[in-house]
Amino acid sequence: MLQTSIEINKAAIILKLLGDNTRLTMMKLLDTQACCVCEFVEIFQTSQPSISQHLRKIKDIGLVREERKSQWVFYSLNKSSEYYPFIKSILEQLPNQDEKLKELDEKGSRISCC
Amino acid sequence: MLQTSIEINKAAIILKLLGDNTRLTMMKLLDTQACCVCEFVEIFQTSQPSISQHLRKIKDIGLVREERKSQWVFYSLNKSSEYYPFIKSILEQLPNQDEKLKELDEKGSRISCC
DNA sequence: TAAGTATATAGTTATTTGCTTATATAAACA
DNA sequence: TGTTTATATAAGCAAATAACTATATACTTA
Repeated sequence: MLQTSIEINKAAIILKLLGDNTRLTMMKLLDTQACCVCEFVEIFQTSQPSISQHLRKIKDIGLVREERKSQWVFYSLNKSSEYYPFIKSILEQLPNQDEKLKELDEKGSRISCC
Repeated sequence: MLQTSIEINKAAIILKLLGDNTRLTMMKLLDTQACCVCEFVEIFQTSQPSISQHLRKIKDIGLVREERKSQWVFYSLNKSSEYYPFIKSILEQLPNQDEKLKELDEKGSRISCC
């Protein structure tokens, strides 16, 4: 079967974006479910602007999309992106990160915002 | 079939290394055949130290290995690396870069060193 | 052994990156 | 409308990156 290939310099740009622990973990989490900014802030124990900046980078090249739901902004994988198959094939090989969300559930932090 | 997964922070390190146009193209070329430093210098039209430094980075985490053949050092993909399946699955999705080597052949530059 | 060729390493520098703090914007609600 | 909550943006800074030049090392060959 013919595999669609991605231009090599585009691939490099995407791999560089994925080549960051925070962004890669975000993408893996989003592969399972949409998340809002405040959840990421909890999970990564970092500042809210830092999270927003990471999200902006992956949004700018279309890997994720945002959807505002009242005061919260939810991010999800953009499955219509031309790069989605490429991304997906990488994420598939990573271990599930959902225990990070479970911890939030247990702490009650998740319910607080989402 | 159970897919072996790669630790997420290790994956991030590898993706960052691949997230550079020069290194990614190198890896794709090496996926086809071993290359020596001087070929890369020709192909990328950059300085020899720059090429050596890129090669060192991907060698340091074991993605490639080097083999000296008289005065030349040939690099090849390290198929024994624990990360090789991950790498391979990414490289498979990239367009073949061998025309870059063909150009060298045509210019005669390839024969000059290898 | 001296000279030439191929590669590696060291040191320097400009650019990029990711974080921080401060501030702006948007929505919810009293 | 004023306050609170969630998020985005701007500005500043330290660390990482990738290039360069100069130099060291390794091998070949005259």
